Amino acid sequence: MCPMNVELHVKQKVTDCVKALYGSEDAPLQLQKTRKEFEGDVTLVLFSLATLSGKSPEEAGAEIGEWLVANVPQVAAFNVVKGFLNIKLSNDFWLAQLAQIAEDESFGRFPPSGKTVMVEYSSPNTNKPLHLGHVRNNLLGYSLAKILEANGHQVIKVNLVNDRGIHICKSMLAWQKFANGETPQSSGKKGDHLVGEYYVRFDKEYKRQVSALRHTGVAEDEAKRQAPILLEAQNMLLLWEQGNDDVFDLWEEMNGWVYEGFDATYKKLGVSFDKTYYESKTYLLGKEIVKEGLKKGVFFKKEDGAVWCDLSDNGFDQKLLLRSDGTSVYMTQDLGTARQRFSEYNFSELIYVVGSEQNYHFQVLKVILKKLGYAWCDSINHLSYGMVELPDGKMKSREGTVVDADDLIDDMIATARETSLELGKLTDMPEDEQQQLFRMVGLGALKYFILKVDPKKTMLFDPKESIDFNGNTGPFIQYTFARICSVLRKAREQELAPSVGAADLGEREVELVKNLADFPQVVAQAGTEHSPALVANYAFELAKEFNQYYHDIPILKEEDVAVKQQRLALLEQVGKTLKTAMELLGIELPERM
RNA sequence: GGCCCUAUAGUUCAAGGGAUAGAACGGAAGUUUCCUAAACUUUAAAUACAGGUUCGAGUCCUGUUGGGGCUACCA
Repeated sequence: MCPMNVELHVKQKVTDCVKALYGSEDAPLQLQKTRKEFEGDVTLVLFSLATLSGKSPEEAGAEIGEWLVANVPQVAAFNVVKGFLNIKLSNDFWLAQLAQIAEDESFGRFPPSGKTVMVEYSSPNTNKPLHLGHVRNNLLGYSLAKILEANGHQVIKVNLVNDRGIHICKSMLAWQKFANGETPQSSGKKGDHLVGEYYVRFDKEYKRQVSALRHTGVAEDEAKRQAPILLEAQNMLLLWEQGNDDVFDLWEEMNGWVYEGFDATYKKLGVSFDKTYYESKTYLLGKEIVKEGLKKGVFFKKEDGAVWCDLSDNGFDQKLLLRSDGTSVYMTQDLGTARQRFSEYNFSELIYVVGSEQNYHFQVLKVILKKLGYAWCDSINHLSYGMVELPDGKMKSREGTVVDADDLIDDMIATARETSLELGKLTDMPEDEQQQLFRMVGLGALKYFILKVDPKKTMLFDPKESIDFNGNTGPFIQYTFARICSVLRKAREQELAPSVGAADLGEREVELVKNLADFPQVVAQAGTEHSPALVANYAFELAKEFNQYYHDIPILKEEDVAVKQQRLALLEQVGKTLKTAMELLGIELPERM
């Protein structure tokens, strides 16, 4: 029997039982983990079975329980409370589970599924540095890829760089006007930060001009459209699409600065990609698709020359695909990028990790692709995650009210250093190892903080309250792991090897094995639901359970050698499982801290 | 205005239609001659409001109210 699904195993037995007792082949069975306050491991909910058997839930429960004890060797006992049959499995059963987990080198990872999935994440704009919102995106995307791999899928991680468009022109224009030739070299600033400053600078100037126009009596809407600097930016985009050399050179230079900055941030975060797409290289294909769509009559041209798609049959409005000046928009290039990917790779699912504010965009993207007749549009999925809010609302790059990714990472590492040094356990650790540890712990705290939240939900980040290192946190799990390593190190020094099977499992040990046995299901569920949070919460539960065990039960001081070795084996398996779980979140675990 | 998402302790998060709604932080009170106290133990504290479906609702449906997002020739 496979160690991975206790509930399924019991369910099979109950099915046999219901068949034997009531002659029903496919009664709907509801099984769940037994709540802590009751005696038992797996619980059968009896209400529907009561209807089926024509007996009261209590009677049916007793009957089934007796049958199971008599016919299934792994069932040790049962009790019925109200409408619930609590089934207790034998210690031998749990011991066998532990043995199988220990044997399984890749516990929690599934064999190859034959399925290939592409995950797009990060998708930055090259006009500003990464902020906390991007951090959530990057961590989710990277973790999702890891989780899908653990589910046996082949995963292609891709990035799509929004390297062209009006917003890029804005920072370019502001740089031309206000920078006096400032470069990362001349100023010592990180490239993406430098460019971001000019994006903010553009907005400042734009607002100034709009307000000046309004003072001359121009209406607000009109002023927003007519501000000279905006017109200049629009013209610059046009020149870019026409291949103007000066604009192109500036664009390449400034984007180069940004890429260098991004690479540094990605490296610090520990995320990576198998392939990077650039919108500057796919938008022409998008324009091509728009042309084809026009020919097919899927799209139409308005009097001013702009191209639209009418989606009123699908419950949406009209969608712009090409501006009246012929330049392309976000949707245009996304059409091109999607088609290119499906023509380049053979995958069965494409997951876009993109914020929920773009739900509409992705619905429309799929509908348009469908209208164009691309059958693969159905394999597009949007992992829509909630925004990260600050106490006073949304972050806005334009207004500079953002939590910068680099600053945040540096702060976390600094806090980790401070905390560690205060505790003073590292006096004999070499300096470079200490640096690694501070980085691990700081990033562990940040990553866990973000990934433990259900991706769909908006989350709040208060910069004034630094991210915790105690309680339900990454460092808590890291600390648990370090303790396990410490005990195992000492065991090795005493030449004690972990070993399963020579002793009975105590009650506390069974609890831990139960937790361990849940892990594969958690990985599977995290894969289908695209939710790293499930893995994070699982790891916390396991670590918490372990810490309680560790506090109460002596391990190295146990006198019975067989028991001691078995406890060591259990420790080892908890450590192994924590390590795998954290790997799926992109969090490293230190062997001491 | 229309469409979508959301509402759980003081705060940040959990809870596959099932039992007495779990944690963490913060608050209060404890534990270190003992394998790492970044730990452990005890304690107070919550399902926005009103209906409905169900044997059973934080969970599903309707309405109300609050919060957020989208509805751009921004991405």
